[in-house]
Amino acid sequence: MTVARAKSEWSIHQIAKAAGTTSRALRHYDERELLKPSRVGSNGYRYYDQESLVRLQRILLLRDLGLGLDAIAEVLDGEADSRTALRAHLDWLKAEQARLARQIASVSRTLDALEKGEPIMANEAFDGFDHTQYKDEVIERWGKESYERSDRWWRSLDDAGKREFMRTQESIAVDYARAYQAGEDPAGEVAQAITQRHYEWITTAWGDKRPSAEQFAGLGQMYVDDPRFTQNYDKHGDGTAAFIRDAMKAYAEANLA
Amino acid sequence: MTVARAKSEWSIHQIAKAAGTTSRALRHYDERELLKPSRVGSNGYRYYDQESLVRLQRILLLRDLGLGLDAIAEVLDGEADSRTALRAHLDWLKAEQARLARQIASVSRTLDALEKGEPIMANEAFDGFDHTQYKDEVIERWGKESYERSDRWWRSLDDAGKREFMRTQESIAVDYARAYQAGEDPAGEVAQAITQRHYEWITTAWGDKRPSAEQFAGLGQMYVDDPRFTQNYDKHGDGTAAFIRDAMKAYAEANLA
DNA sequence: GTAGAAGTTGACGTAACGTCAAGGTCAAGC
DNA sequence: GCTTGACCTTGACGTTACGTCAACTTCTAC
Repeated sequence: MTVARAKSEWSIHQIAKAAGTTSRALRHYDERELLKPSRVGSNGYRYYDQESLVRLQRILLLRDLGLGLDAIAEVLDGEADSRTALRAHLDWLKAEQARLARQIASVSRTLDALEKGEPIMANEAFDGFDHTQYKDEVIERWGKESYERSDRWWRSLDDAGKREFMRTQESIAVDYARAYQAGEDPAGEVAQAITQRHYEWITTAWGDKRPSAEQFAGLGQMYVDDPRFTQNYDKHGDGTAAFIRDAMKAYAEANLA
Repeated sequence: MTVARAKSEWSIHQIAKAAGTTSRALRHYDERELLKPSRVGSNGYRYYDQESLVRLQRILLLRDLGLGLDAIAEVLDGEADSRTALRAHLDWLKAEQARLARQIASVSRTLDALEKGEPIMANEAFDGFDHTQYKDEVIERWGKESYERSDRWWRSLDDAGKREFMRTQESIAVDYARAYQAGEDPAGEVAQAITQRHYEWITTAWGDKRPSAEQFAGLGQMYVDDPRFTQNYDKHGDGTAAFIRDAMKAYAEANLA
């Protein structure tokens, strides 16, 4: 015969308050089979005991760490190792934090630009281009490995990443077109600064492989030779593609030779 | 008569691909009144023009920054200033990042403890205590201002924060009980290290106001005098409350006098 | 006996689409 | 003219963890 020192059974509101949650959450856990009442009265009332309270507190601890109810159920039911689960969760948290950091940086940049009066949202439309349409040509010119490296990089991006890449491309094209229309020398400082960004952008698209002088200059020539590229750049003004080719050639000779 | 240089109209799939999204998203934006097709065929087909594409690209830009569709609609329809909206969003992003940082820290601590073999999830239950039940007493002993400061702090916490506070309290109580049962001197190094945590914890609960020597020692005496407190600490073993009182008194004399 | 507190089971709402399902429409080849 | 496949449409459910009614029953205290 044991003596009950403390309360041995609580109603749903009582246990909820004791643990710092709500009765709705308790019913939800019941429905999800995460935490069943220790006893259900003939009137349908749920009652919880000490053991329930301990389990509830564990649930809430893991919830406060950010784990989902499925993961919590696996851990508490011994189907998953808690260390493994927490490590996986930690990776997820870090990835989320990195994503937030990128968004914070983007928003900050956008705000800075707005303060300076720069119009941040383009008035012109641009279209995404499907890199797979160049597959055979890329393989022929730079080899299968090059295509696959670039393809892997592209597919590793999420949707937002792909769109950001598209916007960067558009931004570079617009800058080139402006420089061209301002009568800048393609080998001059203004144009070459754009080409610097352009080169970094291509490097990223190549999966962090830096194009050689011939490759970069050859790519520039393609902008003029291949009508699909030419159209894409000349839509900002006829002659832009040729201007870009010249700038890229100059950049290759000056920096990549 | 104008000459259409580029395509002047796209089908839903075409514009989706050009902008880097999906037809489902386009239909969603249509339903949400965020982006209506420029034309709808008699067969119900949606068609989009240049203007639509520009608007779509703006939508996706803001989406990639993390804004919700409601906020985007307000910005694009001129109902809200974009700088104001972005600044508000930036604040939100930073708050989210801080929350993630706290979770990452907690998970890391938990993992470290697990690696060391410490059981991280208590076997015993503890109950949250409702600070408002002490309202009159607190006001009588330490003044109305003290109560309100502490109350403001408590209500500023989110649910997870409140639970974390409860867990800290429990952890301190358990540590005290262990020290007491190990025969430690309440004024000794082991107990005083716990009291140090205890003091910081109380300070936090008081809204970052550091208790004076009398206040801290007086609080310790209350642990013994008030049965609600006594019970709360002696449930870990009779005599724990008195041990804590002695430790707090020693701490007050050594560090707060 | 009756009010008020507390309990119950639905069921909808949340954010932004993904993912079928069932069924028209259109262009191209035979 | 017919078939096939690609593309289009409108529902409608699923996702995450509950919050928030609504309608109704039960317990408790006066």
